[in-house]
Amino acid sequence: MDKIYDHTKVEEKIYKQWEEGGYFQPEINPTGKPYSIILPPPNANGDLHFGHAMFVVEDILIRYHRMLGDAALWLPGTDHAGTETQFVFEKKLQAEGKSRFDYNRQELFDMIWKYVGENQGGIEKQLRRLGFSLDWSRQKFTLDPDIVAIVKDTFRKMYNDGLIYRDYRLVNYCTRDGTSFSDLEVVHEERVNPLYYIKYGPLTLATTRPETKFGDTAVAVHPDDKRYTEYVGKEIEIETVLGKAKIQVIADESVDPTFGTGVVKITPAHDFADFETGRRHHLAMKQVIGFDGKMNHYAGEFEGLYVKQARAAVVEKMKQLGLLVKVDEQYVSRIGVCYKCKTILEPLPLEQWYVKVKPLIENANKAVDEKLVKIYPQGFVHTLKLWYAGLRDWNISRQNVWGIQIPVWYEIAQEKDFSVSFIDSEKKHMSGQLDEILKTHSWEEIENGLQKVVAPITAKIVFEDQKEKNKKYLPETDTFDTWFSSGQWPYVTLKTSKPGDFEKFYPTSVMETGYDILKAWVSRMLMLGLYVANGKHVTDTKQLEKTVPFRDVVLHGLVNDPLGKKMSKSKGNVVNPLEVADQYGADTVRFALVYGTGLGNDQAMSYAKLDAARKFTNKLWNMARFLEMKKPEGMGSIQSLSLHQLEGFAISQPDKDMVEEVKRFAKEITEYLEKYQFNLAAERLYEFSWHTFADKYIEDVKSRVDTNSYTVLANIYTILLELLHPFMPFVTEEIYSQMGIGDKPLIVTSWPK
RNA sequence: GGAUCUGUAGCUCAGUUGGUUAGAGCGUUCGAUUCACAUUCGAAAGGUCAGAGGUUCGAAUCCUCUCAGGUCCACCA
Repeated sequence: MDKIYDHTKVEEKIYKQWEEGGYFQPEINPTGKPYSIILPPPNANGDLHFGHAMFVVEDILIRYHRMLGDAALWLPGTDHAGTETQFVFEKKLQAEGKSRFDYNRQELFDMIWKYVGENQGGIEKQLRRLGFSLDWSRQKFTLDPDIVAIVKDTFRKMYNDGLIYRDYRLVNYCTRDGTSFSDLEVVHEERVNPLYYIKYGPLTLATTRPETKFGDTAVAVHPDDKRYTEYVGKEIEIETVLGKAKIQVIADESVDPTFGTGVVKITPAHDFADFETGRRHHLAMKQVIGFDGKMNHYAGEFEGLYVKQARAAVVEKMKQLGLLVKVDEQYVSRIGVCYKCKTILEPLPLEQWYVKVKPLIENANKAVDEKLVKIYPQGFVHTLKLWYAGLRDWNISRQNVWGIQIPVWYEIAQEKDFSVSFIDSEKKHMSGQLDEILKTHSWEEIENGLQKVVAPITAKIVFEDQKEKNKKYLPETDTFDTWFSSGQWPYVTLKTSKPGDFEKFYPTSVMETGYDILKAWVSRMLMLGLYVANGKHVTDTKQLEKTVPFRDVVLHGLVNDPLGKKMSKSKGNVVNPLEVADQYGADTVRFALVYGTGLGNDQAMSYAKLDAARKFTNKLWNMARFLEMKKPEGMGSIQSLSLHQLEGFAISQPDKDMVEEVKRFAKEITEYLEKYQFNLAAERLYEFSWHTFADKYIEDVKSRVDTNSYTVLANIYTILLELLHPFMPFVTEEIYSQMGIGDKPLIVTSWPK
């Protein structure tokens, strides 16, 4: 054996042996009981980061269960990451002087498909590099045709069950990326937003958004506010930047009489609170800002200005007209911005698809309350339930092409109600009302170059196979929120991987992921998973227990930079786990990540910990070298004995004691793993191997080696290798093979009991 | 504003049903060794477990409050 353990000579070779041996497939233990984990699918277009490296926890569980003799399946896959990937691709287009408006849907989709394809395999290579024993023969992608078909089918079932509906509501809309976002995707930032006090006839009100005044359909005060009682229910005459107008005054509980003047302008089309108020009072919606972020015809002379420009111009005009009472220039408020491009999100009214969350949440809560699904660490149960409690219906429409198209068609009853944008035969980007467009362009031209269809909320909705020959239809051009498809991940992967997988491995045993996506992802899997697996909404507890997507949820923490700051590309403090693995070895990285951090807690990436883990790897290696050296003459290969068999060889008292101690130790490690206390397992393994086995026991046996004591010594070491294998698979396997222990690779030996 | 997590040796962190002298890695100091160990071994110093109060025979661990930091959520114009 080499004097020093050199991971560069070992890891690739060993991984290949494992894979070629078929050890990553559950079929290796054909009669074992099923144990399954679905890998949280990384972005197919992305790179491995430390968050993914934490999936080592899953590998530990899978390797442990494989050694227990279970049919252990760890299924890999990747996610198309709709918004994210399209954003990256559009940036690339931009760099080439192009934009997505230069292409029709199909062209754009194909280009992104090709682009992702070129980067494909990157993630896979990286996951292999860390020694993850994933069953690559079952790898899935969220845009695999069979998966897409199921996701679309789920939509149809839910629509027919009344769990999905279309509504005209405000969305968080990024006018730069041209798409809406779910509440969860909105980033709130504090910004200085001057508060303008504006004269509205006899009243004065305060607003941060004077440019939306063209869309005001009421003015509201608190019902108990005596100052304004005389106006409530009446129409007042006001002077505006566009001349005289009339507006009604309403009373609504939501108005805070202590803020500003206690008077609020109600702009239902451009403010979430006003939208709700508007619905309560049946106010008209007047959209004055377009999806391009510019003022429309309602803004009169301000038409065509961007929101920011319009605000300045309107304020200026109000000054001239003496309508501006005062300005609080220092007013700070929190506003929603696009999480990718940081553009201020406009609340805009749009027809969108919504999931009715209430019935789904009831089941998800039941699953958690009745422990059909257990969450570790337990504290996150509370987080999840609180989130469910406040959840509003889920907007699943995204105006991206990179995704799964919502599979509905709109019947064209009145062409004037529809608007379309498309690339015409001269490669020009066109958009407008359908009836106008049809005067200059043919139907085929529109269909072929289609980019986006906006259908009225009243449009008749059909599925592909329900279309009638003599009618005209246009498809929904929106795609699903990525979480709508990944929310069905355990179901769709097992349904499409290999025949019988679903029946055998669903519900999955463990869902392990970072706590940061508990709400975005785990919550959605619970909501959708129960529905999808039943094909309908069920409430029977017994049935729910059989159809939960996973039994246990295990949540790991984040890996921050060495200074404890969150790693991010913009901060430039990202450390690539593969570079660290190149330098230290995969085993070392794995051990360092697990050691010394409790489940669910964040950790700072620590070079000190890596150094310690590397020394430990080397220590293990040297124990093996010592054993090789001290091997009594004429002894054959080391047989792998069970703890029970070993008792027969322990004759001297110290040997007997040691065998007893190892028995307890193995049990201890097993218990830690069963309770997902990986850090404690790693710490005990380290402590015992080094300070009990090496420092004390080896030192003791040194002076009295004979065939018997050597057999005990070597077998205890073997047991250590077995217990350590899930944590440090490469070095333990290499030692096992070099020492010629046993007749099969370590990865498929039995867990010490 | 709501919720949640964290605050333990110089640094990074373990310590999961409350129980004897509170642990590890790195760092520091002293000694040994180069006989498996780009070393390793032995030993040492170093903590009023953020602070205050409470429950208990007993609290780093449970409760209350305070302080500090992080994260998530939230329609105050």
